[in-house]
Amino acid sequence: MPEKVDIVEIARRAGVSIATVSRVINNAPVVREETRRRVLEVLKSTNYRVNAVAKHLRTQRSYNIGLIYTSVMMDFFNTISKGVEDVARKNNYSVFFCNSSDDPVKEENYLYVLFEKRVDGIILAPTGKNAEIIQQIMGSDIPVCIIDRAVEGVDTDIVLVNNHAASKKAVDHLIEAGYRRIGFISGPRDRSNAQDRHRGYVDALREHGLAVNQDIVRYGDYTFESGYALAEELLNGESIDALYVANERMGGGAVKRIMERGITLRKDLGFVMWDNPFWTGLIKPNITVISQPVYTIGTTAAEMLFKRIESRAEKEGHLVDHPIRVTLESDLIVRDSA
Amino acid sequence: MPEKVDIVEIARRAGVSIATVSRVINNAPVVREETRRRVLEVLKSTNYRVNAVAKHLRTQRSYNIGLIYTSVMMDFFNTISKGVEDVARKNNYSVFFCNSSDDPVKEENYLYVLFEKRVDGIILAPTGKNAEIIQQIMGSDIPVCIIDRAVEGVDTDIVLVNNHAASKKAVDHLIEAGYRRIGFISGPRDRSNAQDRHRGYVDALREHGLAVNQDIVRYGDYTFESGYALAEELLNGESIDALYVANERMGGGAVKRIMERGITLRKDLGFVMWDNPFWTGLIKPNITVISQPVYTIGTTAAEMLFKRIESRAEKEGHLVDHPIRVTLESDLIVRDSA
DNA sequence: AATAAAAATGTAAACCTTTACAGGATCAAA
DNA sequence: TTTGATCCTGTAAAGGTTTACATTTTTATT
Repeated sequence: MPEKVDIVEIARRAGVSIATVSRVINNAPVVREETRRRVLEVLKSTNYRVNAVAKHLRTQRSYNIGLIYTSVMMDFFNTISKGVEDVARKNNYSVFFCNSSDDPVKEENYLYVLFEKRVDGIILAPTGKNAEIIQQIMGSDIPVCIIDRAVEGVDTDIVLVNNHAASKKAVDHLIEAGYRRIGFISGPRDRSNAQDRHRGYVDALREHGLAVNQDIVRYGDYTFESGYALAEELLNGESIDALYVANERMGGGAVKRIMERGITLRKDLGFVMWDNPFWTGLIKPNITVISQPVYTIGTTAAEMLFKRIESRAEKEGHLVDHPIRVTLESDLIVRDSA
Repeated sequence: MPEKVDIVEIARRAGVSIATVSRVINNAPVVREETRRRVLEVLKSTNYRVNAVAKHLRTQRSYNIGLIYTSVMMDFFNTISKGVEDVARKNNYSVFFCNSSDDPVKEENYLYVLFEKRVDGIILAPTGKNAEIIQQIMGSDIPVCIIDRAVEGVDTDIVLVNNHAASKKAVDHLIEAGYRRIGFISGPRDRSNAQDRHRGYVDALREHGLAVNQDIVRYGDYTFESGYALAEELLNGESIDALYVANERMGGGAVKRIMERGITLRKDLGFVMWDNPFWTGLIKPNITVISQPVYTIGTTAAEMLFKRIESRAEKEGHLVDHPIRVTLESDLIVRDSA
């Protein structure tokens, strides 16, 4: 019953050659109106759908891209992927979603899989560890666009966020609001974006003539649990009068612990965190945050990628252009917690 | 520089035929140790990676599946897709993520795209409108597994949640806690899961001898905005002493409005909502929710799908088995809002 | 009606694999 | 030394398209 129809079956039924069928499918202009009609009829009646795999093999274009991200920061990447998918769809592309869980081995694995599937391009939120493979892939003419954080040794299109400036702004704000002993829950030491945010923290303090005290900074791993645990540590240690947290998950953990201890935000403890998850506008007091243009990161990366793909398709001086680095602005949204 | 190596190039360099190369790649046991070594060496040195597209065309197996979902309920589906991806990865599969935005046209579109790309299977959170196409796809021997809500006219594997029972349980709980005028923000009228939850609400009231009052039920579209607006309506109308909301987004909107109006949950207004997003455990009071086994929905669906794919691959009596319907349990998590 | 030009169609190769089948070595036994 | 049997390896077809090029048909021109 599931009669497989391919292009030769269509040709047979319409009494033409497969070349002609292919031409009407891709509506090449040369074919006679009468013939076109006949073929179209058969196509309709058989519910024919092109085999994209064969087409891909022949044309060397898959209309697929890959997106590798790390699920540690779910909300963040979910919004990014929405952005990516929206512009992919506009370009008639499908996207493979690959969750590296921030694990370099998984990342490597996915990079190879995507290469084997001969995607037309890759958007990558890198762990930072697979420079050679990335280069190798770019070497076989598959464009790669990196997001969120740089990877040493790879020079390609990248979209980042002004981590340093926004971070400094946030801490400036805390200081100007009168807080002096500002605890900091930072991201992992080896992450470029975490480093930038850390520098922002330090520079703000310095600029206001405040000492930076390593006893009140902690390094988490961007998870809820680490936020919870490190907030506890900080709250137990030398008294801090404000807390600044480098991402949403850790922010959630910290807030949880703070509330459990009956601490009132702003009054007892100034509070600012990165990212702008839904709940920060829901709890009392509403939380002051640094909001990243998440959706835009996704669309921007995708658009850059498709530009590369197109220019490659047109075979015009591809590879000659310099990589483009886009830095998007993150905003401090001042609410009630500081 | 990006020297393309294919199987014939490998064969040439190793001084063997392409068949032999293919054999060592897929480690067929027949090839002599000495030959295998020689070929492996060349493979290593050239960084050869199989062209999965050609392979797919030849073997008729893509190692790709598609997941179509609706982004209206982001957190919900993001967790599901995590589940799907995790088991896909275990089976060496990649997954196309397709966001239908709950739009039947987009859904149709994606169904066709996935079919054209000849995925080995599809997991679908349906809009409910494309029965014929789904059947057509199943007719061409591509297994489809449906999640979250049924679609009329399609009989295939499906994983659902006990919407009716869990809904009833939640309303039972409100009644037993002493609330009598329980407002309800329902999902869309034409959605099977929304209907089931609605029936649960009605049945709970009936069973306790309470009248169901249409004036205090509203039908939203699962978005934050509709939750916000409908909560406002309900709060302005005849006084309700509790509110029951059918999903997380609308729940968020409702809570937002409730807090803005300075209403205290539990004391002034009992509150229960579906889903268990992060923030419900963060705000004061913690919110009583019905938690769906979201991750498990994803893994279950994927496992069912792969079972179908495998049995199809083995060509043994496929299609004969009856569709399987799995119903997962949702739990009422009693916290402080009711 | 013949011819040239233009338009439409067809043939076959190519994209890169896997695999059925055939063929060539090697080895043991007679 | 021949004969099978066993083990490896190679040849070629197939999977479903697109497309360069060749060929046929149509149209225009005289």
